[in-house]
Parts: sequence; structure tokens; C-alpha cells
Amino acid sequence: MSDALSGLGALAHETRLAAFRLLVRAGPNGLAAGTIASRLGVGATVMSFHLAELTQAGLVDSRRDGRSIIYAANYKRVGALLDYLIEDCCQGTCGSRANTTKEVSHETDAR
Amino acid sequence: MSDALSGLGALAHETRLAAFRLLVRAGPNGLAAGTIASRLGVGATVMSFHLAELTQAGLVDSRRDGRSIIYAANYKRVGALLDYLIEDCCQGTCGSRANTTKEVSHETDAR
DNA sequence: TGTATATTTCTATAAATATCGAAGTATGAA
DNA sequence: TTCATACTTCGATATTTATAGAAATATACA
Repeated sequence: MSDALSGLGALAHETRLAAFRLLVRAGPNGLAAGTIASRLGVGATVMSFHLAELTQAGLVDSRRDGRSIIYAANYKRVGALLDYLIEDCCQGTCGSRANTTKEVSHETDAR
Repeated sequence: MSDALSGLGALAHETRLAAFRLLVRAGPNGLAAGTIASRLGVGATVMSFHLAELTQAGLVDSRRDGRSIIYAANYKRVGALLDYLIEDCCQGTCGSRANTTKEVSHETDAR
């Protein structure tokens, strides 16, 4: 759950969410830090900071390729976060894509 | 996507995530603010602050019942957030529960 | 080797969030 | 009415995050 917390925190920022979406779409090949920065229109320093946050949360990985550092989504970790949200937070009852037919019993008293 | 951002931000805090999980489990009847606070061991002021954040993000609703204010998960909004994450951020490719068999084409160049 | 490129790390500062006690509001009950 | 309960809002302070430029590191290439 601490993983979930840091994952949520990592995605809870405009620039990071945008970068993350680029990376998910880019696929396993990933994108260079500079490419992400210029596509999002942010400076290298700020991009580096945010990519570090995403990395620390485990949502993306990085590797060096020449002068560039290539970031790529860590699909396994992202999936784990989604699974946590769907199962531990929603008991599988929320969402259309996320939804599975499953019986859930709730508590009855609001106090 | 701004909804998603505020939803993620709302969940990205230990106390709020814990409160949210209680509420999801409590079902439509919800739980009184004081109940949540005492179950989580936090003060009324702090709880109120965090419940307000969750409310503002649309993840929970509240209603008054006598002296209590009852909070309940807004399953519809939560589901929408999950759907956004699964479809817009993962293209339906991440997670086991979240996963659906779907062909996805990625970009080929990392630069 | 020297220079340019790509990116990170450092340092300072700014901005957003969180915490806590005190005061305020709404409700119920004596 | 008055008192107690359940919460929220306010105001001050503390803490965490984010931004930006300068300096540092790593690689490539002439």
C-alpha cells in the first residue's frame, strides 16, 4: 500500500501524469528525457525532477543510450497499482472496464 | 483529465487513502466523520480537512444525519477515475484485473 | 584533446499542503 | 433557553513539493 501511495503521488501532478501517458503510449522502447521535456514544453531540470519522482515510485524505468537517458513505463508496476486500486479500494465494484461481476457485502450501519 | 488529477491527488495521502478505503468498504450507507476519525486515530480537524479534499475531488459525497455528517464513496466517480487510468493511461494493457485482451501499437523510436 | 550535447545534481526560493488549537455553526436533548 | 455533541472553518505554523539557474557528470564526435 505504501507502493500505491507513492504511485498515486507520482501521478498526481500535471507534468508527471502527462509524461507518464506519453511513456505508456511510447511502449517498451520508451522516450528520451529531452524528448519528453520538449513535447511537454518544460525545462530539462524540471523534467528531470519529475522523471525522478516517477522512477522512485517505480512507475517508470530508465536506461542510458549514448548521451540520452531513455525512460519507459514499467507496465508491471503500473498494473500492480491498478490492481490494488480495483481490488483493495473498490472491491472490484467500480468502473466499467474495471468492473467484474462480484458479490460484495457492505457494512450496514453508518456510525 | 483534470478530474483524474484531483482524484489522484486526493488519494495520494495516507490518511485520505485509508479513509477512502473505509468508505468503499462501508458501502452506500457510509460512515460518520467522527467514526472515520476515531478508526484512523486522527483529530477531528485533520479528518475534516482530508474529507473535504476527497469531497472536492468528487470521490466521496456527504449528507447530514442529525449531528453527524455521513460520508460515502461516490462509486460512479471512482469508477470513472479507474476507467480513465486503465484506458487513457494504460490503453487497457496493464494489470490483471484491469487487463482486457486488446491489440495496441506503440511508437517505434525512442527519440 | 577540446567542444558540444544530454541530462542530472545542487542550492536557493517559491508555492502548495498539512497540522493543530481556537472559535464558530448546526443539531439534539434536558 | 441552555448545555453537550458533532463537525467545520479560521488562522498560524510547519512541512513537503516544485521551480529555476548554475555547476557537475557522462557521452559523442571532430
